[in-house]
Amino acid sequence: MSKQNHVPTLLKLFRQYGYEGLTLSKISQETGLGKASLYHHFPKGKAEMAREALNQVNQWLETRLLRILDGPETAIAKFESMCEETGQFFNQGQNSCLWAVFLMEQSSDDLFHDQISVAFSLWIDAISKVLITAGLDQTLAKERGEDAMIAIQGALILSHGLKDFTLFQRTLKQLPQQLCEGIENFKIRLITTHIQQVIV
Amino acid sequence: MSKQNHVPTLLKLFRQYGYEGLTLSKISQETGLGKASLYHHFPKGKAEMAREALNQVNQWLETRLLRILDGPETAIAKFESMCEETGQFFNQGQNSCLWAVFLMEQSSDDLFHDQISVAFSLWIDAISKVLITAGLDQTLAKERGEDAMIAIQGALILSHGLKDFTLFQRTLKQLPQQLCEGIENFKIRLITTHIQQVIV
DNA sequence: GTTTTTATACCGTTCGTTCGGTATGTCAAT
DNA sequence: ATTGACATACCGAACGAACGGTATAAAAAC
Repeated sequence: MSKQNHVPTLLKLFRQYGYEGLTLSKISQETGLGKASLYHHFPKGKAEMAREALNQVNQWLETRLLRILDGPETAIAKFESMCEETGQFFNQGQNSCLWAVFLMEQSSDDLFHDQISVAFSLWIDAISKVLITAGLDQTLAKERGEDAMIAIQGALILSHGLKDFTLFQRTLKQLPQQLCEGIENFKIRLITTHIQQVIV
Repeated sequence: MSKQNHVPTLLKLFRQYGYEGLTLSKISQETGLGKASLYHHFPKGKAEMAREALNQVNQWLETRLLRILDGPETAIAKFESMCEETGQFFNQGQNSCLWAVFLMEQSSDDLFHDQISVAFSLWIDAISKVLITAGLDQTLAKERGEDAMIAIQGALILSHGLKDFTLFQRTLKQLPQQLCEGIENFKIRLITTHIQQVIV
C-alpha cells in the first residue's frame, strides 16, 4: 500500500493526541503497519509523519478554500462556500485543528511553526482580498480576515470545551454576514454613482 | 519551601509544553526540586501537578474575573476591567491558555475536561448575566458571552501562529464595545421612561 | 526528637529508532 | 524463457535512552 494512503490516518491521530501524545505504537496499531514499515515510508520518523499530516491540511487549504475565494462569485457567496467547506473539513466542529494542536506544544511548534504561519496568512489574505475587491477599506478588510480566523479557531476550542458543537456551527453560519457587513449594497452604490455621473 | 510556591512554575511549564510534552525531569530542573521531593508535594504525580496548575487558573477566574463582573460598575466599565485583567493574565497574548492546551490532547482532556468545561461556563454566564442586567435579551446575551470567549481563545491562537501579539491586544480592546453594542443608552432609556411615567 | 523536606539510587515500562531479513514484483540482459 | 540485479513493502526483535514513579535514608526545620 502506498505511503499517501496512510496520511489521513496520521492526520486524524495527530489531531486527536497531539505531537508528543501520539506514540509510534499507536500509529502502528491504527495503520496496521509495523513500526519498521512506518520507517520505510517515513525515513525521518515521527517528525516526517507529522509534517505530511500538516501538508495534507495545507493542501486542503490551497486546493479547496483558496480556490473558492479566488472564484468569480459574489463576496457573500464565496464566504458561504468557504464556511460550508470549513464545516465539512472540521466535521461540524468535532475535529480539532492540527494547526492549533501543534501551536500549543513547544516541541511541535518549533518544528512546524513556519508551515502553520504561512497557512494562517494565506487564509487571512485570501479573505481580505475578497473584501477589498468588494470595495472595503484595506485596513478594515485585513482586520475582518483576522477576525474570521479568530472566530473559527476560537469556536473550535469552545465547542470542544463545552462539548457543544452547535456553537461552531452558529459561528460559521453568522460569519458570511459578519464579513460582508456594510458592503451588501456595494454594487448598487457603484451603479448609482455611475448613473449620477452619466446624468451629469 | 511550600508546595504552593511551585504551582506558578508548573502552570508556566504545562502551558509551554502541554501535558504529554512536559516531563518530570524538566519539572525537576525548573523547580530545582528532586523527583522525590516533587512526589512528596504531589503524591499522585504528574496528573496532580497538572490539576494544581489548572486550579491556579480556575482560581484566578473566580477570584479576579468573576469578582469584577459581579461588581457594581456599569456593564462597559466591567468589561473594560475584565479585558485589562485578561490581558495581564495572558501577558498581552504571549502566554497560551492552559484550558486550550489541555483540550487539544486527548489524554489531558480525559483527565481534566470537567474542570475546563466548568471554567468556560462560569466565564460565559458571568458575561451574559452582566448583559442581561444591562437590559439585553437573554438569548442574545448568552451568544455574546460565547462570542467573547471565542474571540479571546481564537485571538490567542492566531497571535501565537502569526507571532503577532497586537492581534490579541486589538481583540481585547474591541471586546467591551462589541459586547455592549446596542445597550449604551440603556440607562438613559430607563430614565426617560421613568420621567415619562412621572409626568403622566 | 519528631516531623518535614530533600537526595541517591533504582524500578519496570515505554519511548523513538534501527538492524537484519523476507516476500513480491519489475525489467533489462542473457 | 531464464536469469540476476534492483526496487518496493513489510515485519520481528532489539537498541539505548528516557519515561513516570518508588524505595530508603540522610539532612533540615521546628
